[in-house]
Amino acid sequence: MDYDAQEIETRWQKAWSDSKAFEAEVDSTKEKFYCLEMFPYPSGHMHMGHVRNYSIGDAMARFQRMMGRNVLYPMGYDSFGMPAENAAKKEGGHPHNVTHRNISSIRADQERMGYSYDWRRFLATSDVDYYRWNQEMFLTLNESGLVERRTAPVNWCTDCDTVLANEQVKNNRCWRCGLEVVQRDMSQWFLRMTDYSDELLDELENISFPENVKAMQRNWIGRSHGAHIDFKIDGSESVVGAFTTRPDTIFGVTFITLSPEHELCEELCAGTEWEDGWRELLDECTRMSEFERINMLKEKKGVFLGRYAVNPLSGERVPVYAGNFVVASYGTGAVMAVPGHDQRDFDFAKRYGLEIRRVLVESEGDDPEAELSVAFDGYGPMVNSARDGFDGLTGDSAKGAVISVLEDEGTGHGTVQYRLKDWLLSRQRFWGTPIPMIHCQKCGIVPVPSEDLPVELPLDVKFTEDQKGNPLESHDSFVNVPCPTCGEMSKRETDTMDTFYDSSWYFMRFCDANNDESPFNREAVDYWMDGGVDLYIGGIEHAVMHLLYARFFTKATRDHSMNEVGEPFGRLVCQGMLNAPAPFCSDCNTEYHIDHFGGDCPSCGLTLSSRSAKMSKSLGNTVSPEEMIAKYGADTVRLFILFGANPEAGMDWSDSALEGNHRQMFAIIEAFDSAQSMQENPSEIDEWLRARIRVNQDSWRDAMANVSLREGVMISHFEMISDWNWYRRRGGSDGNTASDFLRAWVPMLAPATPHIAEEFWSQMGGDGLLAMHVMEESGTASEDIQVLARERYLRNVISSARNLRSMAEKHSHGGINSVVIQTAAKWKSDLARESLRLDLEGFDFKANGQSHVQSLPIFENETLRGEIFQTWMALTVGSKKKRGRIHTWPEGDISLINSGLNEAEVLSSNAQFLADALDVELVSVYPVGEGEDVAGKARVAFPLEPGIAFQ
RNA sequence: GCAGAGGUACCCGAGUUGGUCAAAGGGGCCGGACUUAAGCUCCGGUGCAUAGUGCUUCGCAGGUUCAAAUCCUGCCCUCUGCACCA
Repeated sequence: MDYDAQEIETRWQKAWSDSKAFEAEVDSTKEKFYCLEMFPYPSGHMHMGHVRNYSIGDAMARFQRMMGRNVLYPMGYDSFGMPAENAAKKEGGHPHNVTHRNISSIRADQERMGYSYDWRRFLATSDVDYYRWNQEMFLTLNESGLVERRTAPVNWCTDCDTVLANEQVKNNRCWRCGLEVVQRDMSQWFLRMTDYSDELLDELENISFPENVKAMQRNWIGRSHGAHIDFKIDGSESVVGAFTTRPDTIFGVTFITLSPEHELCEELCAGTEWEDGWRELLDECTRMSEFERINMLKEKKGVFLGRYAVNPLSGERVPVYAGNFVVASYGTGAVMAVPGHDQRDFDFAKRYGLEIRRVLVESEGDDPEAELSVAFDGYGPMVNSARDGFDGLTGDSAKGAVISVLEDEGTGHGTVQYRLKDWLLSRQRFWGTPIPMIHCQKCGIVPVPSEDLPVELPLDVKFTEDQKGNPLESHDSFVNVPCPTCGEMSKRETDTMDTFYDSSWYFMRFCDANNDESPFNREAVDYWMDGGVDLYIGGIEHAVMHLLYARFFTKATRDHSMNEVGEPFGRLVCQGMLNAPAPFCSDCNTEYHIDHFGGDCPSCGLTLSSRSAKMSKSLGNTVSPEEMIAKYGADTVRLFILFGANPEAGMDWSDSALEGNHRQMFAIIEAFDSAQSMQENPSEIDEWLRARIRVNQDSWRDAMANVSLREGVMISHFEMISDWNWYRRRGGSDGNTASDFLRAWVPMLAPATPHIAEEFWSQMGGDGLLAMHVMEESGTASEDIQVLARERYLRNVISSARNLRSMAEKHSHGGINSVVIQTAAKWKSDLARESLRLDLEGFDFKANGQSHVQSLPIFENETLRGEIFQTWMALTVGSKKKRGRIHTWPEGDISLINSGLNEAEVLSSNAQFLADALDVELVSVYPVGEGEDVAGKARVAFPLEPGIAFQ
């Protein structure tokens, strides 16, 4: 068969589409499988990362269809967002047009790869028939009390001209453009995600996310249990509330530290000699970006504020400081400082000569007065407590005791603190879902009534390069609207929603994508989303953002009775990175653009070596999918991607490996052609091949079901072929067997290389389209084990003979032309069977083995005694490094021995094959004793390990 | 510093309920068959030793065991995330 990948692939893609092969409907009689890839942003062309993502998903979707599942496998685009807006500015167009141009382009790329999406469910979030539901759901959230408008310090990115959510700021930089963000006070829309903090955290225990993703979410939510403790300011009505996770150290408090921004600072020191010092510190802190501040913080600085606070439990007066290491936004912005048991406080106290007091010892009986050279921040019994009843208490009971006294006396309480903040939803940008709210002078902020939705983005907006801000603000007919309540002319909200909002529920919209009456029908969502999306595949970069928002959203809609399920994603697979070689300087530990290959390091001049690095535009080490498809075809690219590494593992791009996989395609075709051309000609090896088919298919199903795609592909695209080749080498050429082989094998090819598989299926006259075919159970035959073991026995003999042959060559003078194989004497096989039988009965070989063998009739033969004993030991006990054979023989070998396999017969009937394999003219086989003992090999002969001598 | 994942032969990468593990598979390399030749395809080899059960090897060092890539302890290194979060 000629292989024209381009022709074959496009032909079958059309056939699948024409026959609606991938269209899925709710069918409660069938088990469903919802396969989903993380929502792509349509950035023009598909890159290799996409190819990897979708090739994994498509293989799984196709596999599950063949397993008889009702598979939902949709595709759509997360098409709101800044790149389109910026592109529109550049070309003087509208983001709507840019977006749709990009969508057709990436969709064409995906279609060319042959992905089996149900395209009827296609959606783009920037289309009004999607985002109107964003608005509808916003009103719903508003009703549930989850929407809040408030003034808060927010992260502002000047380059993107908008605020950012906490999750979207990394190292004080914008996640999209990398520019440093600044703090601003602004009135903004928030979603009260913190209402779900506990559930978001606790449910992590029950979902099968990868550990690193769970860890990141746990970190992000950052729940800590502790106490809120009020410290009165001496000689004032003011109170400093401090959060601590270590109430058990309360008696060790020797000062209080406020963040310089804390509102009490000014009040405490205003007009005193201490005011200047505080202002200086405050200036220094606000001048620095948060990022700098963290870096500078190796140096702890603080100023005394001139006042004292009172420890509510001991009544002790302690000085109040402002310190640069206290974060204003966490807890209350005030810390009770316990230098004896917190390293930061310890360092601070050392620097400013403050008291360091020990109130915990490491273990019972330690000296309570022992000097501390570093803070002891572990748990241990309380000592030196200023009040009775606390000394000796440890850990949780110590904390509990302190908290209960605080609560009794009204000076504090147990509390929980989260790092998670509410989701800042509004963006000051055009290309997003308009927030359906109206600002009325009289009525305040009024939601747009549901019947007035959608609030549409105007299409008559001109975008230009030098434009600043949000063009909605100056769009007259958009902004100026009557108030829905009083009818007065009012201003429409011009902020749009964060695009993460769009992707927080799209997986539910896919279940019912064309619904024009509601976001989705509950029945459809409950069917497809039962247990969550069955397989969700995407990158680790969304571990905190998208995956947290979507979880929150699903819980919120659940609580609004829109769906049953509370966790959107069942199994989550984060695909590994795609790497490619880049020039690398080991001295500078830096990678450079591929233009530097073969040159010297631009900064130190050393010769550059090469190292694999994440594919990126900046390094230029990307590979274009289009080019690869044009050169090798989609099937080869898919095969390479899936076989190169398991989905979660990182993977290195390699041109030679890709070529290797392309060659494998030819090997596959060659195997198919040879199988197609066979006539009826049964032989013994047929049953071996059938057994191999069953075994391979079993492990293939297991591997695939478990998303171990590399392992699955290894079986389907490599092992099946090796077996087929072995079959042919062993003289197999039966048309019926070949046709059974193809019926089993060709479907296995479909998940990774669907086009060639479909082509085979049609050539072999398979029923209908392979894409819609459901595989039968492969079943196993009870005699498979023995059939396979017998063949393996032959292969083992060949392989040990080969090893010996090279050595034999060195010892022989006239060259080698024959081999003598002596199989084990009958008494050895008898002994083997005897030992296996005893083992089954639980016989204690160590205690009774020796006496047992001595009691056997065969033992009376004195000349054999030594060998009998050796054989017995080899069978039952083994040596120091090797256990007895009865413990190491695989099931199949045991069954061969028990069945009384006639080894000599098996080998002689394959004498010609052995002669060819060992490259000799003559093979003679006989059991020990029935012929000459050549080279003394009789003694070596063991059951299943005959003695072999070359001549 | 905290947390998560890792370190396997030239490279990638399986294997971690201890024994069937000198360790699958692929790439690369070497050799052979086919071929006018290249390509494709097929076969074999790829730690050392050796007419067979031997030696050394799975980050380093110890330990448990009749037996360790696999279990335990300590250490080193790499990647990822979080970070003076009280």
